[in-house]
Amino acid sequence: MAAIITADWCDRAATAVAPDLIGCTLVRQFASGIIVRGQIVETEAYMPGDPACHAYRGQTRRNAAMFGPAGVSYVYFIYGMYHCLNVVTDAVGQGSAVLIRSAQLESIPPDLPPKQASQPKRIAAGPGKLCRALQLDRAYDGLPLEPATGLWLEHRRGDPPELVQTTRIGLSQAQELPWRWFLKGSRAVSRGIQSSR
DNA sequence: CTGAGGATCCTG
DNA sequence: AGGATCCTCAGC
Repeated sequence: MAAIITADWCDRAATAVAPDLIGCTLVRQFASGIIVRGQIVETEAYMPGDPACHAYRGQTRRNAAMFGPAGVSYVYFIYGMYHCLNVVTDAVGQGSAVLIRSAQLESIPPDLPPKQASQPKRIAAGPGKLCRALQLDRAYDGLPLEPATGLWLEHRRGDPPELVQTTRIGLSQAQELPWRWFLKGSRAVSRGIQSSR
């Protein structure tokens, strides 16, 4: 069984954590006890001073977790429909996090919406789809990433994977910053194998 | 209290 | 290309 990722490992700049998280495992234990694992294949970094970062205009109720200690979840609600999962990074007071955009699940999670049955590899291909598949909502905002909360991370084993670094997706500001990483050749990346928008 | 916008996703 | 859908925050 792989080693669990600790808070101090996340206590670095988001741009350092984001590529290191590729190939690591996101683990979700549902209330029923069922455990689903997924290999993280796509991440984005959001930094202090970054206009696209939710923390850019200071702390609010919504983004409070980003200013807290590293190794905690930040889950937000977007477009009236989707939730997105982040790992909070860096020191207390630094509003920064890594968005988990896609994971390749090792098993089919329970209670999937009927529509999502098609491609197993793509069940969590995209930040909104990932949270829907793993049943994560704002109740999971601000929780330490550890087994007791039903959501945690495990280190990868073996050699570092081959990464592609490119620009982030879906932004109206700071679109030029190359702070998105994905696993080279992965078919579980959001929007197929696209690079940017 | 009001309104504008958003780190998405699916359909046509 | 456009629509669904609603929370959040800034502004009045």
